[in-house]
Amino acid sequence: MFSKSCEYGLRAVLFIAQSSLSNTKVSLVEIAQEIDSPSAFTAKILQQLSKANIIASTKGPTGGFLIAKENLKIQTLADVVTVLDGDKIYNGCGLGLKQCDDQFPCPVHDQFVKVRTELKSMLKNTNLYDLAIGIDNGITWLKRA
Amino acid sequence: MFSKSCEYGLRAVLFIAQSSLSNTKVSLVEIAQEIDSPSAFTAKILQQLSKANIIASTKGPTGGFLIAKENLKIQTLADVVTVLDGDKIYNGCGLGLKQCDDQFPCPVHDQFVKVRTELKSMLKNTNLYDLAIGIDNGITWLKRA
DNA sequence: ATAATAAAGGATAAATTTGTCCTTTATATA
DNA sequence: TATATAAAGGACAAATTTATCCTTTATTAT
Repeated sequence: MFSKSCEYGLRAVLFIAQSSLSNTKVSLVEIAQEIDSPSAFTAKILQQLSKANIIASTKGPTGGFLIAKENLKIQTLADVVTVLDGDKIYNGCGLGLKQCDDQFPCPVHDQFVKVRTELKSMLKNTNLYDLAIGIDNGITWLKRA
Repeated sequence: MFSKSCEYGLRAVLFIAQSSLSNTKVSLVEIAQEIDSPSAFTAKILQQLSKANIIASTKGPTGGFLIAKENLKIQTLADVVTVLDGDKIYNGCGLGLKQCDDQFPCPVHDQFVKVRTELKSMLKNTNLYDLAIGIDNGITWLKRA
């Protein structure tokens, strides 16, 4: 469904989000450990997310990654996915046709539009705050207990 | 969403399905041309589909690919996808966690289960016959007009 | 039987994605 | 101001996916 980069990115963002609930920055090393991802590769992903202002980063001692509280409820899964995987998953044709729209639909166009619309709205309606709360409450998990 | 192999495979199967409506075999060359795919690569994919009995192939002059009429209404998109991309898209965790189930759900587990269940049922309920008819009637397209 | 045709299969190459290593830049604190 | 810390960034390597080429096998028709 998503690329590996995107999966790592989503996990990292959620971990940062959880930590941000208590205004605590987390370092790359902590993140990679906590979400079980290769750290150097994760660093690249965090750079992208930082440039896209999904997360904030600060260098030096006491530095790390954080998501501003006021953004936690605003940012959604869709924002993260768009940065890391683009919009192909929303708009691309399920069969990979370059030209596929309502006027010249591919054989599975209608079916895919329906499913993808639902995926899109799910991602757009799921904000980081709610997910972070779920982790914090021990209802959901980023890593096996 | 799907791998390139799977996209080509789906397109190829639909083209073969359309041709099979009139019991006409099609060759690799025709297929690759009609669905705009690299032919040698498409050949590999057709081999997989043939081994999985999604399509039938015959060698030699007058040979080619065909889907038995009685199978057109039985075979679904899900059958093709499963052969080429496996079941990760149905069962894999959206965040790529190895362990993610109802007992230890990832933060987006519920949301993903819902979307993927819909995707799964869509793929399972969409048979090759209906799609082939759509192409044949000029309602849908595998290639721009 | 022979030649021609078309899929099957093996080996290999290109492209992309995933992953690592090392240096540079920014910043806090002693 | 010097040192230590942590992210940013560049160069490169491994792995996977996508793609090509060439030979072999099966089958039809001459």
